[in-house]
Amino acid sequence: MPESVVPSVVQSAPRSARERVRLELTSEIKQVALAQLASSGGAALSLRAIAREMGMASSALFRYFRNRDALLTALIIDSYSSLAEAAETAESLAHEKSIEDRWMAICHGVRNWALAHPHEYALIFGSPIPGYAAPNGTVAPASRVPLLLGDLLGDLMSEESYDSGALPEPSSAIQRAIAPVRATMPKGVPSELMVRGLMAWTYLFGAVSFEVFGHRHNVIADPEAFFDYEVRRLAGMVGLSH
Amino acid sequence: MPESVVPSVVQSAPRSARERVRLELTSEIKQVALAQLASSGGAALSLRAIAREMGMASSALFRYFRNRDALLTALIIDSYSSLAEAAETAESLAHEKSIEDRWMAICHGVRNWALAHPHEYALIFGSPIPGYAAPNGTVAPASRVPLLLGDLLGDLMSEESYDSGALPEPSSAIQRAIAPVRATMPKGVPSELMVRGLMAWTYLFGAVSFEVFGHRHNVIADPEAFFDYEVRRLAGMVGLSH
DNA sequence: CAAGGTCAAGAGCATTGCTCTCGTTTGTTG
DNA sequence: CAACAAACGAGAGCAATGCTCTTGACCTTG
Repeated sequence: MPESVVPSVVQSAPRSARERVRLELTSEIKQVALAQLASSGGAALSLRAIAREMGMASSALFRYFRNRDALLTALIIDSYSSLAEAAETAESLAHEKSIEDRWMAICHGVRNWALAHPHEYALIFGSPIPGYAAPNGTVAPASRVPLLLGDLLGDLMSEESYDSGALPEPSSAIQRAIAPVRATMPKGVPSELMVRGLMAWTYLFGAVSFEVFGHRHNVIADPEAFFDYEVRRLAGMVGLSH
Repeated sequence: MPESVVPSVVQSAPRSARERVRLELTSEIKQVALAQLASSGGAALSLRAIAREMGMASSALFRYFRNRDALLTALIIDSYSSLAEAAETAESLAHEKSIEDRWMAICHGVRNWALAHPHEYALIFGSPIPGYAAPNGTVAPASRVPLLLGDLLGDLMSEESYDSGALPEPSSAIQRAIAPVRATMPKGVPSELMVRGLMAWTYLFGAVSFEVFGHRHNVIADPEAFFDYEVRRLAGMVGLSH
């Protein structure tokens, strides 16, 4: 059994002082790695530089992370969680408002987090790192933002004004195509609503990625204003508003 | 004056035999680099490995590309051009059909190219390479696909059924926000149409990136069918169909 | 034919991820 | 409390990387 990449959630309190300092060092390594990630970028993450900054031998790092990939995995999981937390607290602040307002809150929450942590965003939504396969541990934290959107759809369904019969369901081929994601979402959401959620999520990701990756430079002068506008229009297109 | 990163378009014919073999070698290097990019990924591009495969000393490569970055720039430009060519020929095959069909042709053209060249796609639309700033030479080839969409909008405008007065123009703040991109597009396109084009482009990029970067794994069972569906629905939302 | 520019090759530098070994520290057990 | 095993940090070392500099060959031009 290799040393755990992410501190096992099962263990509650560190029993020995050794485990305590181990956890502390592990998280300090990740912290330094994040700082270095922010300055030099993801692909240039250097274990030796991290060790140098921490004043320890580079070989000692391998006691905490079996691999460079293991460190990356830990950072990826942390990034997913950080993004999800940002989106969730943004939504919770608007939780009593309309569904459209909650959608807008989520969008701005995601965008603000991405702009504040561009390299972490690139780590999870940018080019896949060659030779790196995401382990299973990443899928749960990665699903939290989509699940947040799923909740929105559920609440939309339970509104009085909502009439499920009015929605023409997509073809059975499309229903089969979205079967996998449906299995991970709250039950009973009609396919048509599912498709709208997928499209909203796809657009949100596209817009944020465009901006974070610099493809709106010299294209859009006021990115925040335009983002607010486009994402609100999308809510209308996709049926998230009134 | 550094050696040109991309063979200057101005020079028409190589004067000496030396220049001929130089151009040949330059393109052979790019070809080998592309092959290696496809197998090992972008960040792992190794000049020494390229030289090894070509049977020459690694130091000799620096006569042709000043830098690893210079090689990357050349590859990026080639990738943009390759993608644009794919999109343009796909559109040209549907050029006599309806605007919606042309939109669909472009979308599938972009998607097919991206799936066939995932690493080149990642090179141009994935995480920006740290410390690498895209030189000005990349913006022209990068604009060809958006320009293709701009042509679509222009043709949509000139259709008989089109009534520009029916479109409520966005606020002046939004009009100011999209001023930069408007400067690069055919004149006379109303802001409302411009916004729709931007949103269509954003969505197309989001959907293709999601799929190429693996975020639709275990989410959508039949990516091609769903892509066709989502992108056709988007055409309806954005007013590209009839 | 000879001068000057262009080229490939080789050695070398600093850097990287990673392994192995060594002596020390720490926690547990008899 | 003593002894032992596990965990730990440091250092040397390996194969690889991007890149520079120098050294001879080669070719083109005057």
